[in-house]
Amino acid sequence: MSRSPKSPDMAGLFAALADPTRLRLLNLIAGREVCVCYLVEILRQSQPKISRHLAYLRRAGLVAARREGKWIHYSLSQPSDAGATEILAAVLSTLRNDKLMQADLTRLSRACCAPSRLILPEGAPRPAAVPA
Amino acid sequence: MSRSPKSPDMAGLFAALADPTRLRLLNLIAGREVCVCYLVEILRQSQPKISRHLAYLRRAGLVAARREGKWIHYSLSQPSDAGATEILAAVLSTLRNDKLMQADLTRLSRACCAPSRLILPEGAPRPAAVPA
DNA sequence: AAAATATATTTGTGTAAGCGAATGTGAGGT
DNA sequence: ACCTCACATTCGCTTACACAAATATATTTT
Repeated sequence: MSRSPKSPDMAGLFAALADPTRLRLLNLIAGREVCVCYLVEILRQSQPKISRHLAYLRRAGLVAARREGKWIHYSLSQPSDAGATEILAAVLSTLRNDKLMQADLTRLSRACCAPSRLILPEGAPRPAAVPA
Repeated sequence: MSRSPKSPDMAGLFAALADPTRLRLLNLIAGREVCVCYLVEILRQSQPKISRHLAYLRRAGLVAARREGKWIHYSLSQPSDAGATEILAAVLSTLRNDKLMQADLTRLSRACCAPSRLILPEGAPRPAAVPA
């Protein structure tokens, strides 16, 4: 509440987008709720690293976390500013053209349909099916 | 030429956008060629600071410089990547809704039509008229 | 050639953020 | 109560960058 709502920190939004790992996370989270354990396995990066980037996105107001027992699910959270929302949509749309981003989504859908191929905990909560 | 043109550094693009001064500069430069002296006067910030941010934008491939005698004009430069182009267009469009950005453009148009109101060198090259 | 002008770069300093490694926390299972 | 599991946070370090101040460079003018 201390920030002026008049100037929606555009620069802050872009700072949040200025990291390859965070872009990959946003791409995976866009359109569905994803458990952290999937994010760690699909990006093949250390759990603390993923967690730190998720915290950054959370502070920037781009994602929200929901706890369900031991697991925590992340989903996109609509930014307060309309302009930010518009830009974010353009960004996510553009990301989908990227080979790496597509590969990430493919691995997410494989994890959904054949979890044995990933080193995941027994009974890990599955994300909703990845839309075509 | 040393960079791979295949993976268009999206994160790099956003890093270039992650600064309020650079956003103001892009907003002013978008759609017309502007001399550095106008940018310094309109943003009321030190010349080295403006120059450093312009250099950053140049390295990011977002703007291009053209020398004309003592003056240097900056203009938008189409990014190599199509996705970057699309995003940049969305960003610039969104910026135009911002009060501060609109005020900057107004001051640029005033400088164009009544240069005596700004402390500018005699005969400073004028930007093209600001489109409504 | 020397001076003045317009812009760029360097230098020094503070801060933010990236990383791996280690540690903390909160929920469930035994 | 204890342990384990899934995440989160902290620590120590390194790199990037924002800033002001100073200095350099290129162009025109005298």
